[in-house]
Amino acid sequence: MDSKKRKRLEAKGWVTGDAADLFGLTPEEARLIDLKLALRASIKEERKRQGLTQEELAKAMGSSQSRLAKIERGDPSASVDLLLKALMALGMTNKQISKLFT
Amino acid sequence: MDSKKRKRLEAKGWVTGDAADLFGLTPEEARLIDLKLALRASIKEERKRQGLTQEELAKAMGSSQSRLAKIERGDPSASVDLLLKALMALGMTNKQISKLFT
DNA sequence: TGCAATTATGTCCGTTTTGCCATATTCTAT
DNA sequence: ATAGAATATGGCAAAACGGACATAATTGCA
Repeated sequence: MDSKKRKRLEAKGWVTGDAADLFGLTPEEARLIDLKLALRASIKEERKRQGLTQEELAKAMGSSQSRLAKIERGDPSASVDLLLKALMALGMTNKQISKLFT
Repeated sequence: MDSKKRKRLEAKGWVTGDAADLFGLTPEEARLIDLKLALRASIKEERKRQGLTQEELAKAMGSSQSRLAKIERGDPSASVDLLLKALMALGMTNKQISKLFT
């Protein structure tokens, strides 16, 4: 039921942009997308900062390299749950994570 | 692959308790559960504070009364994504939501 | 107490998510 | 330039998720 909207998003290439300028989204959906953008950016950033490979982090969070690559690349099929697992596996505290929301 | 753990959780009745004392969970999984507990508590609380019925909030967030009942009751089949949608539909700001993480 | 409104439970089933494998592409250092 | 490491992409089967419906249980109030 979201797939139509998702298709539109992919067509628009939201993976690399900001969600605020897209149409056809409820405010909640737009906010959720923005949030995901922030989370995945932090994942990539923090992983590199720690000098980890995708494979290492993937194992630490119980996922796979290819999945993590997709996350960092902005594949829309990535739940907030999964993004949070990644951040937690990176050792981020709840406090640090909460900052990504604001 | 998570289902075994989930079954264990349900058997343990984590819906009403705190996740910290459960076994068989990675720290990340435990943290995620605690987080969900906090989010759903806020949903219930804020909904009532606004004097909304489950049906009204459900409609506002594009879901159904039964699904929302499950969310508030702590049904494990509720993603963070959905919980966030509920909070957003309740008009909570990112700042307010972020506080629920700490 | 009885009735209406609200909330809870169970189930179904289409959709989405996800781990995983194979493979391609890009990056790094020599 | 080339090998080896790291990352990206495509696809698939299995699992998780979510809206919807029916119905039960609970709550609130006259």
